[in-house]
Amino acid sequence: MASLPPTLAFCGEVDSEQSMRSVKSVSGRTTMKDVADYANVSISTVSYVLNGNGPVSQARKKSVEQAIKALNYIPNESARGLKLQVSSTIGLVVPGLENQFFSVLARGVVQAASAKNRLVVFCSAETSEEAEYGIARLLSSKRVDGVIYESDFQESRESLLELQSLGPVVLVDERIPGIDLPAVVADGRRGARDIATHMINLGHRKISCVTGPDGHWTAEQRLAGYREGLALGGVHPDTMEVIAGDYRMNSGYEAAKLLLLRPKSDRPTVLMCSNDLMAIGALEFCRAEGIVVPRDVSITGFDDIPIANLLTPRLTTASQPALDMGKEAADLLIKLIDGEIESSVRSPYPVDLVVRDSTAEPLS
Amino acid sequence: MASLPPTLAFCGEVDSEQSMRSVKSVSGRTTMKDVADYANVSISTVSYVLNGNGPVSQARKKSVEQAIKALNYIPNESARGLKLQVSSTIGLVVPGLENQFFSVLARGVVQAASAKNRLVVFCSAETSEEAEYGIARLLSSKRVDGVIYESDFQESRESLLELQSLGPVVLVDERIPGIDLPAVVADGRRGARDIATHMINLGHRKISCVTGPDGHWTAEQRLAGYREGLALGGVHPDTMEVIAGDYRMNSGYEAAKLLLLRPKSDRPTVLMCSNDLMAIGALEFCRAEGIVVPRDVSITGFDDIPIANLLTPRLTTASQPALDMGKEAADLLIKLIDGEIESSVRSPYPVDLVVRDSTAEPLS
DNA sequence: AATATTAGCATAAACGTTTATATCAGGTAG
DNA sequence: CTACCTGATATAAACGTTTATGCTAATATT
Repeated sequence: MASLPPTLAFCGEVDSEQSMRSVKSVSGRTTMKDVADYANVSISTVSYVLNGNGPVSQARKKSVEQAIKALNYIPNESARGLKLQVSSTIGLVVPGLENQFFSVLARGVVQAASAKNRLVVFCSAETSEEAEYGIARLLSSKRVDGVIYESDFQESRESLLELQSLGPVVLVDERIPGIDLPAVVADGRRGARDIATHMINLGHRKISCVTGPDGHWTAEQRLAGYREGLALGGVHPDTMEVIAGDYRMNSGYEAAKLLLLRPKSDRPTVLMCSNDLMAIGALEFCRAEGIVVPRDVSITGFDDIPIANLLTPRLTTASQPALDMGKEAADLLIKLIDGEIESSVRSPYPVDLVVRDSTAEPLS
Repeated sequence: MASLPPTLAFCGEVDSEQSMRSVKSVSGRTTMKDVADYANVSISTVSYVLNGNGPVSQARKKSVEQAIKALNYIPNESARGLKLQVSSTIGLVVPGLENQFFSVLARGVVQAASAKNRLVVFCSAETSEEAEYGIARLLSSKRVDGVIYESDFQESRESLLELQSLGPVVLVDERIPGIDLPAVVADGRRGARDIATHMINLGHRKISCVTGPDGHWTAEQRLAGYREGLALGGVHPDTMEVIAGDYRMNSGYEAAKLLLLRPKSDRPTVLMCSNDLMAIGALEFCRAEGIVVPRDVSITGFDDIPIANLLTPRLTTASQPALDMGKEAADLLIKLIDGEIESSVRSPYPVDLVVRDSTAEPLS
């Protein structure tokens, strides 16, 4: 009997009622029990061949594999997750997909995650508190094994540390001063410095900038970079007019309105925006007012999102490798989850100055 | 003893070792058992108050609620999912987030899903087979309760029907001829017709168009709409030159190259692209070749993605309500999952003609 | 007053995995 | 020939829920 081919043995045993019950589980989907019955082995053997651990002879292994294929068996992840206390899923929390920087980043995360058989769940966090509470729920309910977090808000270090205790969290494009949370960042300071330097080299002296949200790490980095660039070029940083923005298109528009609706002698000759979205807003204002860029004013962005190269004029900006950053964040998080590494502060990605058509020498 | 306040009774029982064991489960996270012990009730009572079914007195209910708050209890979704055979998660399968139409759609899906306490997992499907296999895995492994599917490929009706048997699938911006699968679509035919009519009214007679992928439903709808518009305007549809595109930017670029690098007399005076991305490609070609839009040629798109209104010239197009379509798709899918409705073919969303600056009367 | 009904709660059996432990051949060593 | 391994397989206990089923006491019915 034991030496019979599994299929025959199986067929020999069935009566119509039993076959109904043994072939399909209650849920209607094929289960490990079905596979075990089909292959005439125990349920544990099936598990062993699936996971490749445990001792199992070649003959059994083959017949189990056949059974899996024949019954089209796919493991139930809820059961697996319950037993193993994992979900094979990671969370991605971003302020919104509106900014192309995030969609590109998201693509990187999804790519890297699926390469390691992980799913990605999306959360858009409109407010900081919402995000924190949401992440906590996600992690506590075991729906995700860890999360990748990027926000436009300033974080309280306490809450982030608390989140950290629930499960791995990696920050993207952000860092909490004084705490070495795992983070994937780019060298925004350097990128901003290069932009400022380039402006100085073009001959600009009346320079202004629009910052990101108050207290946000990248915003501060970029501002520091602008100032550094000016200082290196022999222009005192304090002569730079600084407008507070919030990384959204409209704040760029408003900043431009504030700066450019003045008598010509008071106007800056360049407007450095801390991200591309705000630069687009500024560009829109100029278009509406008939201000010609770069003849009347130079405008720069930051991020180099895909649109930047489709505008007229094409935007001068600093390119952050969003796709790679997304991939790295996912890889890092998964390693953290798997316990392969402890924590880690990655060295910043380089940021490249991309000179296009929205900048030129000032009219003298 | 039974009348003691729960907290006291609990404190009275503990010795240091027991308290360690009873307060936290093996996994380290608070479980229903902990809550039950804390409130001095059985585990089922906790479940009853959580789900609001089952008979439980006000007093017990209150103390359970206190316990939940005090211990910061969050249900384990894997266990719940295993028992209930659900995941409270839906899948969203799109060709990629590169096209802003999809990111906006995605936002709609996420919004509607979280309003109903569902998570959204993202899959980008590069190929049709990949997508189908992926969806099957997702559904079979109980990782998602249903999926929203949009692809740039032609689907085989067999595979989609098979997927349908695994769990609810709703199609977006797509439909399988002859089968009434649940789908959320827009009236692309009408939108295209309106575009063509507008072109005719401007005086154009030498009209060409760039289609979407071969066999794709929306692509065929839009083509049919263009032809209808021409016919209504008294221009024979067969005089329209049709170039096969694939909805990606580059194919718009190539189509423009093909059509516009001819002696002036052979050139069409308008290029209707079946989506905005291809129109952007065509615009880029014109920019590279010094062809002025709309003076030398009119160009139209389809979708009205956010970028369309930031280009120079701003793109004339037909607006599809991506956000609403995403929301509706999610709502529809969730109703399907909950068994509230059987299946349903939604009436198409209206599509509005948006006239901007990329179209004008032809030079006579 | 005896019985039927019910509200309020606890018990226990599932859901589909993983894995430590038990079992049981067959072979090897003493 | 017994004792002891060892490799291959099965058994059973968990993981944290939900919910059908019992059970008990109090109330209602005859």
